[in-house]
Amino acid sequence: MTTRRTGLREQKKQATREALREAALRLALERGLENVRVDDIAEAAGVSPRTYNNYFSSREQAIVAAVTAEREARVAAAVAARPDVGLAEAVVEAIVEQYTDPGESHRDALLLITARPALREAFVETAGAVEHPLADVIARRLGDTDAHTPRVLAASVAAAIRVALHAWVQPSAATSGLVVLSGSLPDLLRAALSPLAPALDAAEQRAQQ
Amino acid sequence: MTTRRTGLREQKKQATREALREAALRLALERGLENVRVDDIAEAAGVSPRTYNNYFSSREQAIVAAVTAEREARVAAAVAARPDVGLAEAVVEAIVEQYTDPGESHRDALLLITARPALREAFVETAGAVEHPLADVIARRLGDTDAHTPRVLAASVAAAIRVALHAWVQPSAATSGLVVLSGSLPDLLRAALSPLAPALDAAEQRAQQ
DNA sequence: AACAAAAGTTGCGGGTACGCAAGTTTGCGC
DNA sequence: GCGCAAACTTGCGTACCCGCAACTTTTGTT
Repeated sequence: MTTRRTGLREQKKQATREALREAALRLALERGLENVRVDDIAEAAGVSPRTYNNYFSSREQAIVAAVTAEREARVAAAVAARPDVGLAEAVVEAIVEQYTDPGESHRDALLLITARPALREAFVETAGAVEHPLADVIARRLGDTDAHTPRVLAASVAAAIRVALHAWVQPSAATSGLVVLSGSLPDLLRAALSPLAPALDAAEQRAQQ
Repeated sequence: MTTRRTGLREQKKQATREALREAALRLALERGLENVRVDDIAEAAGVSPRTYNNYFSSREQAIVAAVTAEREARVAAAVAARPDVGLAEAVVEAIVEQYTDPGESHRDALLLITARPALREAFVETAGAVEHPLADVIARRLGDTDAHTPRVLAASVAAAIRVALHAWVQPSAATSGLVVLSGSLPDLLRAALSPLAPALDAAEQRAQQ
């Protein structure tokens, strides 16, 4: 059901995408970012360099995708799994849940990302990927009152996540020169999302009338 | 005071930037987008190709900048000019005012932009430029209660503008090749911004206590 | 089983983007 | 005025990105 296009073809595509992600991250961790050519990643994944660009439109995308893969869909699912609380709470909790690193699996990857400005930017921009899935799930909750509202709310939530991630990966002047992941990401996310709560709840109120 | 760095140097930089914008737009209108090289724009503006990329990081940026130049600062000023109405109303009216094309000066430019996907995307992305000026002016209205709130609200407003622009430049169902600008941009902007009004006003309420 | 259409991969070619280091211009204190 | 430091420009070299057209693989139909 969730796999709309079933079949061997889609399977291979996902496998290739994952192979590229993994190869990109592994090579970047092993050699450092500037010692990894797109050609290297493609070769390690067993495809041509041209094919690499059919999957990722920049070198950084593949690396950050290894960390953020599938997160977007999980956020939407986590919102859908909270039908009994208000929209604002459902969204906030779903996001906090999914953006909180469950394990240490990617800790070194995150250190690499935070150390490199180009990767930081790409990482922060991944917040935009939640927009479409989130808009869909919000639209389902609100009903078909207005086509624009879910998109605007989802885009705003994505923007708030971007602000939080930006603050998180920023080597904060306050703490020190050392790149410590500043503050708790859950707290940053809650703080960034809280100004949007009135908008989310107001939309829900209007929809339920 | 607004011209932080005064002097001949800054003057020349702005002149170069404007020359590049104008050259890019003029050439694109004269020859069509794909018959304009970055080298051509640089030559027409009297600088080296390398210098072009010191000012704009993509070919499309220069062209859309000719239409959107300075808009961001004007939006912030227009918000500041409305201290007597609620924050939501001030923001919405300021944006509608500044995004409503005052003249026909750029009508043909907008037709070019809407016709080309790459330019459409670059144009829609210019909405992000209002974020920082808008965050500043919102922060001034709210006081220094919370550093995150103004940024989140500004980012959300920028996201809403992006949604509205996206809907505006989208070639409507009538696909005779001719792109009719679908709907009224002011109406689209009001519709996209209205879901954020509760968030803006709630932030202001909290700040005034 | 065979075939045609749809989808994906690949090499090629040309344009774009940017780090770097050398050269030039501007700002500013003396 | 003088000269130095900072800022800007430029050429070069390298890598990236993507349209295109030819080729291969998968899918669905008869």
